[in-house]
Amino acid sequence: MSGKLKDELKKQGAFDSLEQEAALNVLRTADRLHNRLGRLLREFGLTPSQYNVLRILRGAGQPLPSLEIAERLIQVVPAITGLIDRLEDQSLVRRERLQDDRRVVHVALTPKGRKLLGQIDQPLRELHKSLMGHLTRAELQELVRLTEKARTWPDD
Amino acid sequence: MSGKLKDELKKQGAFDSLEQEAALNVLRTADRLHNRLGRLLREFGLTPSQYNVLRILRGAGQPLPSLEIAERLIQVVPAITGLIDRLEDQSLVRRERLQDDRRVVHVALTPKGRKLLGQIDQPLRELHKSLMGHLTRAELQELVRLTEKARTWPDD
DNA sequence: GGACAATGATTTACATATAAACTATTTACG
DNA sequence: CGTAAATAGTTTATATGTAAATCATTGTCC
Repeated sequence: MSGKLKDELKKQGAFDSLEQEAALNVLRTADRLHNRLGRLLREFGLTPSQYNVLRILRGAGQPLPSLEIAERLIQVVPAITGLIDRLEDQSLVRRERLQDDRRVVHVALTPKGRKLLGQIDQPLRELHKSLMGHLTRAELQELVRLTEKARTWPDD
Repeated sequence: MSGKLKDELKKQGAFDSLEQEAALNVLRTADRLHNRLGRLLREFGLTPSQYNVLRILRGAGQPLPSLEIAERLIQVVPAITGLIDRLEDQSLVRRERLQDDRRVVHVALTPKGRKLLGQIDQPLRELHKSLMGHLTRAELQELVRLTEKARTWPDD
């Protein structure tokens, strides 16, 4: 399962274009990273999305509105509600409706959530090392540059 | 929504490691590609996964067992059943249980499925062009090389 | 040749994604 | 004011993705 995409899709013939080949390679690589990440996080009772929410909250250093979190997750809005629900069930975050603007719901990281994040930091670092560590630093930097460039679309 | 990941995750501080930064960039880039791909395919009544199944079948040039399709999708097995169900509902594929080994279900592309694929080819090529076309050919080739290398893990 | 393991596929249970519609508030504006 | 537009979240409906359990069929091995 670790051959090149051309081999994995054998018998399919050449790609329509280099752009397509690059896009499919990014998609497939991400699938596998996501899969491995999910396996690690499951040991801590979290899904990748749930982890990302906690991580965003820790990074922000303060409570954030639900939609702000959704935006940083690149997710469509509706999914955020159930996500927060389950995190709240686990007492990892807390909802607070604002007094100023009662439409806004702030989501805050709880001490329990912060502690869980701390437990994940080291294993996650090791996972990323094992998944990407066989690339040189120069290659990693180039991969970062290229994916960043890929995300800056002229029409976005 | 198109800034660099460092900016998008502002206030979060530096990444734990270069490996992690690269992995997150790949994941985030794939999310956005997947999102755009989904929007295009929806116009044709397909989801990305459904499209991938049809594409795999066309590439194979012959009917394939369900598990063979699942393997090429990198997906866990159970998901394939409902996927094929919905494609069959749309008459895009056909199930055939083998005579030799009645455990095996072959999935075949129908003429209708093949025709639909043909209608998608050109718009999809244009989409990939618009998403990745601002990278040079050398950059695209390097992106392919790096993502392929990222997928060849020592322990996989 | 008959119990048992192995294989191919499906079912079940749960958590995401996505789109569309809807509710509650707040703001803008005549 | 006071009603329409805008904003923040939620609900509903459908399709995935993952894991665990199950079913049907085939293969193995005393």
